[in-house]
Amino acid sequence: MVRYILEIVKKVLLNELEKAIKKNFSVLPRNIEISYPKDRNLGDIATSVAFQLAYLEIKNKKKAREAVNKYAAQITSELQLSKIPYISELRVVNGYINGYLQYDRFTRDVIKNILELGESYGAREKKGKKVVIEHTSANPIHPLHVGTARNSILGDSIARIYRFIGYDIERRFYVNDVGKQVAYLVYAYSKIKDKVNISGKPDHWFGSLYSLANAIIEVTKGLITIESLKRDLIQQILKKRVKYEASKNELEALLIKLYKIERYSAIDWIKTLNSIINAIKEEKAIESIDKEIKENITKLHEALEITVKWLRILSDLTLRWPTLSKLVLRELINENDIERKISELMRKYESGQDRDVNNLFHDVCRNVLEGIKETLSKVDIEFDRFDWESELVRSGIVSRIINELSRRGWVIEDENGAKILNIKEACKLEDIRRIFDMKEFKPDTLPPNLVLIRSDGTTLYTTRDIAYAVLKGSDETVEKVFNVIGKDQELPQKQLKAALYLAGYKNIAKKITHVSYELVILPGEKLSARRGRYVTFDEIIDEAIERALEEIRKRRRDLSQKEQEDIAKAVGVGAVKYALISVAPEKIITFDWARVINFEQNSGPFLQYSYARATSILRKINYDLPDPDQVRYEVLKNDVEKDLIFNLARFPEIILESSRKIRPDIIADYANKISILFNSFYQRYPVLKAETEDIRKARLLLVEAFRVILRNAMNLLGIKPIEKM
RNA sequence: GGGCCCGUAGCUCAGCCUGGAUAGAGCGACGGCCUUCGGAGCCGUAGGUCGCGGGUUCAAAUCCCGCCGGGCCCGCCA
Repeated sequence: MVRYILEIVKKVLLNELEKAIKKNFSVLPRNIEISYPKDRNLGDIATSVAFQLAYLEIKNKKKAREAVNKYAAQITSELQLSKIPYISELRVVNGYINGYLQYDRFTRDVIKNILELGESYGAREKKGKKVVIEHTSANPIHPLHVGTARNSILGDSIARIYRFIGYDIERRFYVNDVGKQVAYLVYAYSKIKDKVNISGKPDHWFGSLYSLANAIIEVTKGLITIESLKRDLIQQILKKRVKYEASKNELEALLIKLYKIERYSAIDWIKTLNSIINAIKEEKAIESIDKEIKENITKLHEALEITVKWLRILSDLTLRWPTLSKLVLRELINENDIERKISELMRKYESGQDRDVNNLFHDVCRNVLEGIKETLSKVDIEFDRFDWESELVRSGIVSRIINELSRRGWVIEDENGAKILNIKEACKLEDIRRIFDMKEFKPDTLPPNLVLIRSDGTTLYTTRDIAYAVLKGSDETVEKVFNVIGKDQELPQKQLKAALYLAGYKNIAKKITHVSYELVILPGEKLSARRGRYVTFDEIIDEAIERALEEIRKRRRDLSQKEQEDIAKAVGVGAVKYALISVAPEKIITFDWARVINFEQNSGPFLQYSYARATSILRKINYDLPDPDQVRYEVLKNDVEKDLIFNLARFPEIILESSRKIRPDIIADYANKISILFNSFYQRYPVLKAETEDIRKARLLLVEAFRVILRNAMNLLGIKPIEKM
């Protein structure tokens, strides 16, 4: 077991405190707190145990308060300083017991420890256990955007952290090639593929096609609904012979107009539909109108509004991609029965029987996936495997689990033949309630049931994900499975866990953690690939690199073009990664360019800059460092130096905290903090031209120790340490 | 209607899990620092009823309850 110095200090101090208290007092406070005072003058390490003890021992509060100092002193006098390593003095202040580090020895051992262990400083021993991290898993129908980017960066960093603390890791990308959304795209592509070439980056091209297809299909669906509602309404109006002749006629006239809509012009659609909406609004205001008619008018009104919304989106998209949209509109707009055809397509692909359909789906998804991989490689994010959903379905695991659930009586069938997991009933079990954070069975607040199989026999995303969970977690060496998925999918993730329990995979369910993060939103509206409303990850990376390049050109004319570009790449990517990872996952990020291309303090480039500065000192001496055994560490006695050393010593516990909480932002925050300290040190104290040779040697080693720690921290964040910038 | 999350300085956020000393950063504002190793930097000033109200406690930004404001989810989409 690797032990780090600060951890030893804390552990021994805790033991000694307990011993001292047991010896003198009848009670032992639980959870004795060891903290680090904010003010260095108050000491390096502290405990408030005397407060706890006094109030436990003395009933009278006032007397207890008065006794705190006495208790603290009593405990302190009982502690044997010689037994606590690195602590040179204990003082009682305001009831606290404050310990002062013996900085010469502490510094020596910390620095030697860091230099010796190097890149494994802060790491833990191999556990021989595996952690599976599923992240990104973006639908293979559009490019990665700023939202999925947060997922990728977070997931990748978590993988790095868990590898660092001794786990074998397996990073998995779930390729969602089954499902309605993919079918939409494939359907659209099948209609136009002979008439067009894929141009540009394939994920971008297909992403555009997907948004267009989706909008057209939504509009078509809306129009069909409107048609039928309209027919009903006209009949009703005629049958009831409403007395408001004028308005009736006006309404009819408007409704009839629908038949005459110029089908290729979105603008006309919007105009006409808007005028109908307005007319209907007026109709609604007429009180004496028949109730049934009123209801139908309301329905029509809603359908119209939704359709108009999609039309607006479609018209926006048309402006963005005029050529492609012309083609797609022509091919798709006259199709009827689209829903049925898409359903058919899905069914065929799930079964895997139809070769042409298989090829079509594969063709589309592989293309998009290539684009996604290219984006990810720009930011150094890799996967160990890509799991195709279609293969999962065809492997039979999905149906096996459903059979298992049925056999155990958890599946009910509705009137249309859909198969539904009876979660409400299952909530009578305590295990299931625990998943949904329910203390007791309350019939009115039960979580919703989960449809496992559609009435047409196809599966749903969550159903397939249940099977995937079994695949990820069944290996005995797998200790944890992290699903890095947005907060908006909290419910399906819980349902999935419940399904695993109910199907008899309790042990797998226990391994699964939903690593939840909040979404990235654009100022104004939520990102949506379906609506074509997104900023692509590629755009962001390219822009950030561009900006970094401008900065470098201003500052480093001495470097070659190639060097400048390499640095710009690292800096731009570092800026983007830091921006998306430095915020706690449960916080919504509002996308804004200033955040992403921040090169000042509290940014990726600031870490890189600090690293480069430290490196440039050592470069000047050809990295020829003094022998750590021949250095007098006690000369590092300035506050900033001590602060830096102390914080470097904290690195291992920071890593543990970050991994326990699954929060890389803690490491980002830490890296920023030690960089601030280093820059402060750098500004104030010369290293190469230090006052004496002893100081010079000691500072050189401090700089190197800082580099090791910062490099380790940056590697965990996936931000490249660079030696020049 | 039910469930989850967020609310801390003008803005963006740490700190809350595990209660403890004058609540911390960055950006922005204002004022300084280039004859010393890289100014993407450093030093300083101003700026806070920790959303509101109760409760628990010697002690509450932190724990509990209620409310207010914002977001998300409750689909035979993913």
